[in-house]
Amino acid sequence: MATFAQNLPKTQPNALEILQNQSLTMLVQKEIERMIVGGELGAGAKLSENSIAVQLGVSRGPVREALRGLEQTGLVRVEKNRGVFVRQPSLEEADEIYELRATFDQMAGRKLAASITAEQLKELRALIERMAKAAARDDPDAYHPLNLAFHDALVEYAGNRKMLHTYRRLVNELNLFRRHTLAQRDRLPMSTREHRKIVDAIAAREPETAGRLLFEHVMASRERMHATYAPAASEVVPLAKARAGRSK
Amino acid sequence: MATFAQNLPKTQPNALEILQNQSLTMLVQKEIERMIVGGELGAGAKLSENSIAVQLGVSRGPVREALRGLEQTGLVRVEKNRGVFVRQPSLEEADEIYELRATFDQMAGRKLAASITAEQLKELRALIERMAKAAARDDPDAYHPLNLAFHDALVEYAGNRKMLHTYRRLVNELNLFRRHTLAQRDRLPMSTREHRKIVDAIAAREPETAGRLLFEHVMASRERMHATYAPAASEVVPLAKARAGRSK
DNA sequence: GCTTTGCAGATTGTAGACAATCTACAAACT
DNA sequence: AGTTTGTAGATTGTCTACAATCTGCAAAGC
Repeated sequence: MATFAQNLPKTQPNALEILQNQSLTMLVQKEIERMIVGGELGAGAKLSENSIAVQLGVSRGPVREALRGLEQTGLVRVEKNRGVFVRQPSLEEADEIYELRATFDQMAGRKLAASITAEQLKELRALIERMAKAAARDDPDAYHPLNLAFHDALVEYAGNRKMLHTYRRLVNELNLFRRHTLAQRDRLPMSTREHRKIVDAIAAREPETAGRLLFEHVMASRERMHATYAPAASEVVPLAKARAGRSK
Repeated sequence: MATFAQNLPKTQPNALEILQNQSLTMLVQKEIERMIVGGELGAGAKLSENSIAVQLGVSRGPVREALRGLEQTGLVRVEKNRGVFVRQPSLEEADEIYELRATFDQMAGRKLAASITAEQLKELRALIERMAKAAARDDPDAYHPLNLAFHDALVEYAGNRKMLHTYRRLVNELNLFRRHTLAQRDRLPMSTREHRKIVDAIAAREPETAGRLLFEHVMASRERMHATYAPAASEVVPLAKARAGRSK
């Protein structure tokens, strides 16, 4: 009786689940999130409830609920009676997130050195090779996502789902910051060698080394961020025409 | 002109700000959160939109928005067309959270050893003394909040607001678990000595020692949780009458 | 007797309407 | 001219109404 579905053709493998689990609110939230992390909505952009509702063909209710959810994830900021805006993390905030990320990566490295499988090692090394090729082509648009995928895989393989969830949320916020300070214009980190050393330490089952290398690796990209951010600082000021009595 | 408010009587010091910043949604969300962490709503309890709306004297709209916010914070779980429930973290999840907490505390200890002020040291030591007194009285109801406050202060003093925010969210979830496995019945950790050693290491400016002690301290309470959880495991089963086709 | 089916009540999901607030621009005043 | 005040339009906050779905129980079928 519990097996009837297994005989059905797989034309729409999950249409049922979609209808059962996906409410309009969740779909709207995912769609808005996609627009933000995908860059369609720049940092500081205003999210009009009506526009979004019309654009997605729903009423304002689900849109408002979705925006409240996104507020908690840190992607948007809600100002009462004024609207919802894509957040612009400050440099200080980005610093804090980098520090947290470094700690997470360190923890992931430690755990992985004790638990990684041959299969996972292979995956990581494959990612590194693809990054090396992208670097050889001097192709940041290919390199950057691979770099994100590499670190994401590290945390995923570490096997702590709560950490993975928290980590991804932080990375999302960090991408928000990168996009707002300078649109994709950063030189290739060329950290292929560092990546190789990290994976080697993991493969050698050296938790402390792997953790330390990862921590330093992330903190180094924080420094790179500082280097590229300083010159662009002037560009940020005009956007900051905040009203007087609105400090929270 | 910007100073007119300073001459008014302070009868309602912030009534203006309340009206400007607090929407019904936020108030409702805080109220529901208070009810959950305060224990008025046990783990697994269903949150009826209508009941809450009537109880707080608002309509269902703000209540739904608040619940969507709480979903993102991990305090409740939303099942489409079925309702919203207070989450019951599994033992595995509690384990994961403890591990994350330990990492956070370690990081906080490291940072504090480099940055703590005399004032902050005094605060921490005062908390320890109050805990010692509560332990002497064998008074868990006094001890537990103080213990939470001690660790919270450590993370707060570390000076990374993002970490503090993330940390508090995790602790909230953890309290949810404690409440559901066994209501407050756990022996006093009696970790006054550990706390003293931790603060001593921080005062001595020894980052690695402080970090290590804190990590071990938190992982030790994880073990304590395991010890008290196992016997209560049978008690959990009856609540887990999950429906068949609802696995996600 | 046990399972299945159908219905009534209750609850959630969504839409639309109204009230409160903000923004921008124009008119009036010093 | 510069500042202030008033007003119209647009946007957000909240409420109410209706549709879709679920839950529980009773009746029908085997």
